[in-house]
Amino acid sequence: MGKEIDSHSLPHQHHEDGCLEEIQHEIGRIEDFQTVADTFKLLDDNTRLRIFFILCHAEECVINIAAMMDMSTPAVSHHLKLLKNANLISSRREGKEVYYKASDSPVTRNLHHYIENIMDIVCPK
Amino acid sequence: MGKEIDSHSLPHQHHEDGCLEEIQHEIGRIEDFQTVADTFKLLDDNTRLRIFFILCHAEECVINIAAMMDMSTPAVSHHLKLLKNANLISSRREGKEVYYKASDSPVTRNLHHYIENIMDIVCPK
DNA sequence: TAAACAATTAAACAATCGTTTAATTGTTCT
DNA sequence: AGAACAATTAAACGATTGTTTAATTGTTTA
Repeated sequence: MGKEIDSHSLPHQHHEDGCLEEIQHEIGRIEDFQTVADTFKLLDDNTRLRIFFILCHAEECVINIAAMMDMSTPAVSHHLKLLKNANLISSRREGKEVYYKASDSPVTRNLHHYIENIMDIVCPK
Repeated sequence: MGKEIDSHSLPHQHHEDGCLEEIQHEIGRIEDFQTVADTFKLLDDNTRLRIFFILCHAEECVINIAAMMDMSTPAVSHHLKLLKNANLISSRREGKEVYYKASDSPVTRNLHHYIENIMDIVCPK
């Protein structure tokens, strides 16, 4: 009855492993990591990343996004759907056009911040 | 001589598009966005994301990482190679073992920060 | 209601990716 | 040198993904 959770019985015990126990506990939160991984997966594509970047700064209709990206509207629409399903962007219909923009959430704010940080962009507006 | 760069001649002109010109200019930095996308791609996988997380907090050998992840060493080794090629982690041989840890760079610091922000983790140590 | 425009959906294809298994390289100890 | 351990590499398989083409849905105007 000595060790209730022998969570750190690793093949090798070297050095002072510090807070290995806590780390191993966090590593068990697989669903939470999956949430983060899913977000990264959405922006691991050059096309979607740039679309997201555009929509962080402007609200645009599909045709204009397609023109900026030099892509077909079906391709753009496909990517918009993925981004929207993950709540990274939102949409609004006005007449014939559907306007998209980045949604306002901690995730999008953090992502936007990271992208501009790494790319050394001074966010206009 | 009026418009030197008619970079914002889009199919539709609606609303006040604000800083569309600047956005379109940034969108042209495709290689820079690719760099960001490549980093996201490295962490879009649950396995690699958790390995990276471990190595943000501890320096560990392959066998221990494999044990924590409940994976085979070849699979882990494969992911470590990808992370190392992108300079997200570094390695050091000591005897039979090779120890890996997260490298110290703005990219890794920002990523680590983002992950813990989103996961609402109280970073151990 | 018919035509024109905007956007989405669906099927199909090539390309990429993560894991497994097996073989190989590198290091230490006897 | 040989045995044992740690790590990497390579080939192969199944699964996922991004784009294209074509057809369809939704909206407005003539």
